[in-house]
Amino acid sequence: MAISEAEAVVMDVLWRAAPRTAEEILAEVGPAQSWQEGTVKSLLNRLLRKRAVHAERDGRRYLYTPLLTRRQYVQQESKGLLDRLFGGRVAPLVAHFSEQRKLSKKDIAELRKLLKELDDERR
Amino acid sequence: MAISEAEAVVMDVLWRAAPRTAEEILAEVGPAQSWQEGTVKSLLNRLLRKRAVHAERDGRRYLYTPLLTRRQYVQQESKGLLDRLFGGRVAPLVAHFSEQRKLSKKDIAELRKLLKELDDERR
DNA sequence: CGCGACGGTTTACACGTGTAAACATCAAAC
DNA sequence: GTTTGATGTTTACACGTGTAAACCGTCGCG
Repeated sequence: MAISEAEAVVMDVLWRAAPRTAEEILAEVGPAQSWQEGTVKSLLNRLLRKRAVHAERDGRRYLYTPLLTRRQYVQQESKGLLDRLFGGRVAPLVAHFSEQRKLSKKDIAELRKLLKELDDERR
Repeated sequence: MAISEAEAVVMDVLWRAAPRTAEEILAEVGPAQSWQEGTVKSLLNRLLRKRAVHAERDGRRYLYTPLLTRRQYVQQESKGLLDRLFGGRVAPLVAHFSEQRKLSKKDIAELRKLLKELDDERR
């Protein structure tokens, strides 16, 4: 089953560094989200049930490691949106942002670079 | 409040052509989704409550028109994903698809064209 | 040896969602 | 005018989600 948005916040912590204890996760994410301890614990349990993280015993506590990779998650999420809204094609999505003037100078520069690389690769 | 995925399917019908009656919507979307009549009616009601569509009486039935535009919806959805996954920037998203080899020839051609247009605009 | 703290597990609860059946209304047909 | 069929409105119900409190086992301390 897909992981929810709140669950993804926890995954994010683990993607930045793992393994981590529940306490560490709470420390990193609690303040920003104003989450209580119980919330993080629930989310971790749901992630365990969904096999998105693995827990390894370490004395009295567990060390949590992501099983689902960030890459996989990003892939699922963005493919979902792309298919639903842009017929699965990337260019229309970029066009949309372009029309909305949501392409920064930096974006444009990077896109140019990217296309150039693709060009180079091809030969 | 944000509209859900099933609700978006109904909106899609209205975005293709409006106004429409509930019956027409069902006819267009029912088979593909295997939705019953009641399902479409519920979704329409929720969309009304969310003020995403407007209903105008036409004799014994209603004609439904979208209030939320497709543009607005696409904007919300894609901005959400972009912010959550790519720090709000477009280039990393495209890079992601590029790495996953999810850029079609056509995508690349269109992106090139798009960038060229941006270039022309600027001068 | 009993107790408290610490960490994990279970239970809770309101709200949205997908999916639809039940119900109400009213015009048309008999 | 009563029945019926078409439409819309209300209610239903299971499941996921956000958010947490309650509960439980065990290790260390007094």
